[in-house]
Amino acid sequence: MTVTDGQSMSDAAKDDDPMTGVKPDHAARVAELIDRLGRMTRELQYVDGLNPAQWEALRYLNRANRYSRTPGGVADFLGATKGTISQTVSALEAKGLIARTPSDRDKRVCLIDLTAEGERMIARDPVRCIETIVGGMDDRTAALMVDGLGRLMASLQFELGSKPFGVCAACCRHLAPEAGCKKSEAVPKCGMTGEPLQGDAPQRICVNYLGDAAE
Amino acid sequence: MTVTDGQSMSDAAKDDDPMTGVKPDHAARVAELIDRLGRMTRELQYVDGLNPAQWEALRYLNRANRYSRTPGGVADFLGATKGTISQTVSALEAKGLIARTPSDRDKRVCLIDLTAEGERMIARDPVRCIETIVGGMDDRTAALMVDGLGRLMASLQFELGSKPFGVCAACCRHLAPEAGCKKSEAVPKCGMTGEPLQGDAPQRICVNYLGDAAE
DNA sequence: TGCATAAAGTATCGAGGCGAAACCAATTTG
DNA sequence: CAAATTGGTTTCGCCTCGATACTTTATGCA
Repeated sequence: MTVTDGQSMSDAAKDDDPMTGVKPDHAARVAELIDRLGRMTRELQYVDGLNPAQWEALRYLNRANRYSRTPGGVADFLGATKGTISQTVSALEAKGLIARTPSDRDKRVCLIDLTAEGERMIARDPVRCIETIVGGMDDRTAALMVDGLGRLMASLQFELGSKPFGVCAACCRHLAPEAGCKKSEAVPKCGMTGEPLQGDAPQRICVNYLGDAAE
Repeated sequence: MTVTDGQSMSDAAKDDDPMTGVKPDHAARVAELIDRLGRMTRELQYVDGLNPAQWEALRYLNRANRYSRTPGGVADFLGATKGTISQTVSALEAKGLIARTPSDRDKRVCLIDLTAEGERMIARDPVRCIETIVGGMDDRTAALMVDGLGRLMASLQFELGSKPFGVCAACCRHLAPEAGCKKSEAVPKCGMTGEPLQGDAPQRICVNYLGDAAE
């Protein structure tokens, strides 16, 4: 990386700007950075014939648990309409990255799985470069960023009135059933049908990966 | 805020997930969070009849210095094409938020200023809600976030091959002329014409606000 | 000086994303 | 069993944005 950060506050201890001698407004800068990073991340994802929405859907489908891998789940998670997601999903299917199979439990829903091709695509996820960059930072900074960004997102989700974590909040309850489940026990999502999650489900469960807030 | 964050790591000291007992991958989570926050921030900005691009342009125009407030400056900063920006700027002008005045120095360029209406609009900037949320965090976390996100952005900009800071890198040099200026002294941008920045220019100068990396 | 080239902006076109609304099928509820 | 709900899809149209072509002004080179 050749971009040497002339006057960055790498040690994060300084709290006044060497340029102006003025104490910077962290909050404003975070807002600015989030905004710009979002734009760049977006741009980053016009790769391999996919668009950002498709990448995001693919990522979600890759790590959501079995009962969350439906068009509706994607829609909830991405905060988009079902119609829009239907197109996104169709696009991914047309590219051979996912496969739709109708559920036998509820004939309205269709379960989605990544194909081998899809797995291969995920391995080339462009946002992975963010991972590597962050991976190069010290662990403490990374941890604090996770914490701060996570809280920021929870607040924003509330602000926007979107479901805290889409279908994943339900997933969370499954893992901790003693927390109580408001819906009837026949809720088809998230393994709350009583059917125990088998295989890697507990690991790949969406709630842990996608956030840690439970409504 | 009603979203109580069940098992968030608010103290940022825990480094293993209470759910799985597994040490989480901070880097992956940051990537995920950036991605999702970007999407939410985007959505947040469909307000007051503006779209995200228009808000971003308006924000830039609000804080860029005099010589950076041109369509080209916006294009560089936002990483969009001139054609696209021309439309964005036209839209903002049609809404009465900005005013274009041809430069007398170079008849090709047009200087842009926010109108009173534009200032009023900026005061209602929807991303300000991010500011307030972050403002509620402890200063140390906020500072570390600024640091981490700033470095992340610098790296990403390099990755994407975009100008480190658009026209603002030049601004930076103006503020620290001893750092050397590669271009001829007649560069019309950023006050490097030799004409001293007057008034609030040093404060509102873009480089400090928009980043701290100098190529 | 004069011509070629570059640069700033604008206008036009077209592709594509996305929400809205209508719709279908299956399920749940009274 | 009818009515209302829910998961998904389709169609339509708006709007964003990049590509391209074009105009005007600057600059560079002989």
